[in-house]
Amino acid sequence: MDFNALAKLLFPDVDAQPADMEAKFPPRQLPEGACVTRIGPSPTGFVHLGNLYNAIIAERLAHQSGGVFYLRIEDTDQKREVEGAVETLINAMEYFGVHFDEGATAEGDNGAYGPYRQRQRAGIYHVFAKWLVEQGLAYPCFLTEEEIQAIRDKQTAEKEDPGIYGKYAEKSRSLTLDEIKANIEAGKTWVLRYRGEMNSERIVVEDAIRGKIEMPRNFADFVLLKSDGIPTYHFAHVVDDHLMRSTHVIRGEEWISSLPMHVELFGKLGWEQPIYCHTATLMKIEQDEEDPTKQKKRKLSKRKDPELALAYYQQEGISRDVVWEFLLTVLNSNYEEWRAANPDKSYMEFPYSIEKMSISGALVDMDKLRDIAKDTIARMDAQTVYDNWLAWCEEYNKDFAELLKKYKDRTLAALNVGKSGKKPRKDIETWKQACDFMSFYYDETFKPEDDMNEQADEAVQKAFFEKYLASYDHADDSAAWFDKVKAITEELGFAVKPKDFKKEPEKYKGSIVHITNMLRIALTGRANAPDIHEVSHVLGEDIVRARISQFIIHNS
RNA sequence: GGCCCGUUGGUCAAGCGGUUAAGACUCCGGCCUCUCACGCCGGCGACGGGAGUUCGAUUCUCCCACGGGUCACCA
Repeated sequence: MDFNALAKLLFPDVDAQPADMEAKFPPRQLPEGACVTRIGPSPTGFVHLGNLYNAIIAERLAHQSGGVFYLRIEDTDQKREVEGAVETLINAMEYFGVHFDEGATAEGDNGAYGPYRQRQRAGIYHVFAKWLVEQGLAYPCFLTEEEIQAIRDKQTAEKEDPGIYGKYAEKSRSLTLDEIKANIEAGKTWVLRYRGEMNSERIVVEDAIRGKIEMPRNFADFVLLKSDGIPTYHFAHVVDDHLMRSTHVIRGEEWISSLPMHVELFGKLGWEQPIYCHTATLMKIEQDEEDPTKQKKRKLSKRKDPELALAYYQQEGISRDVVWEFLLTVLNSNYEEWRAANPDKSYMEFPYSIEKMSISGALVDMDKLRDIAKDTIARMDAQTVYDNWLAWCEEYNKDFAELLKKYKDRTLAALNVGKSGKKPRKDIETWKQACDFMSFYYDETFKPEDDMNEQADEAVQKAFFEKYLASYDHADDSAAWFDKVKAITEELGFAVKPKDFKKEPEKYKGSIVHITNMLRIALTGRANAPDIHEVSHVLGEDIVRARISQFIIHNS
């Protein structure tokens, strides 16, 4: 077989040589130790937590080392592509604060190693495909789906390894140049297959996360180019990560099993392999359907687990910083320790390392996430909370966004309630929940939620509020204010010290807890709320008096 | 089924031949307290099983079990 003639027949329009590509995409001029990383999502419209997980690793590795982090769109499968998916992806990454140095953007490509969308790189892959044909390392295969299925059935029946290799590849491999030409002229479609060698060798890959991975060397004639001329993931990965000069390939562990194909291609093309980092799959706990008392781990599924979609975090208003903090604690076992030692630093300052990565599948624990959320938001200053919260409201709760803008000063003051001192309040978990929690600060959203009659009867309510209003001085400090409350409590026959009431409940009509709860319900609509004195000062004297007066009228 | 990867409390996770086997979340007590949220103190709770190697295995080796991944012209 004249391989050069075959190459010319298969790729009549390809003139460039591999060397031309090397010259066009030269090695990057970067400082020693700089990492070049990327994420390569396929535009299916669904952005996964796992996408972010890998993106964060790649981003940290690159930016911590003074390297480059880029976005490549792996759109080689037209069938799965969804309209607008690239924009969705870029928006999600933007929301979560993942910034690319180069690659695909909403406006087009940015960077010298593009195009960054694989379908637009067809010509580049063909240069190497042609070269492989010339070397006798690749050949066209005209097997139909039915023929392949028949081979697979036979292999399954005989317990052989499935695939096109060895004797099963003979039919296609032995085609003469004339036969191939005739097939093409007859309009038959073909795929380009790698010519695998039957062997019993083993390969060893040093994975940066897992250490040595040993596997059988590839022997199969796997597909390089699909019948539409677009490469498979395997071929595209090797060509792209070489030409884009990636130093590290961060991807999910589901790729480990295709490592032999990648190693084979890097070897035959004479290229240095990138450092592979295969990350653990995110898991989820679930009840066993057969035995409800048992629980089992399983892969997060997009149909059953809303928290797998990045969109879920956006809709719930889980702050970008919270998601980073959470993922970083899952990603690096020493992150929590570092965070405790450096409460004021940004997570960007954390020295991330691959060695500290978890190797087994982590469960997404929403309890843990909530805890981290409270801590993270409690660390932010009021202005930052306001800005982030408002930005979320602009997107997901327009009415509330208007309120926040209208009452900016009051909101800022409200966000500072309980912030002083060593034990800051930790009330806010998500922006969505914040809208609910903070609703009592605005007349537009204020509504009674708890029943005051559980605290005392109506006569007491009326008596208390009248006395309270009469003695109320907005200028009182916290101690003076509370002294007055205590005085009224005593006058009404309630215990000033809750413990006294607990010991001898028959001696009192109730305790100061009932009194303050009434006040809290009058002011905030609920029995559980932050410090009354502080809240009163955020609301302002007019609203305080109005909300209490309304209660007296209501009860008279 | 073949080939891979993995297995420390409910979850996350330190450990890297000798430890009373850290810590975080959850849960349960208690304290603080005008409620809640915090905070503090305490408690429950783990090395999948079996052989080796060794004076000694959570740690090293092998086997098994279990979980996961993958075996496409999908990524």
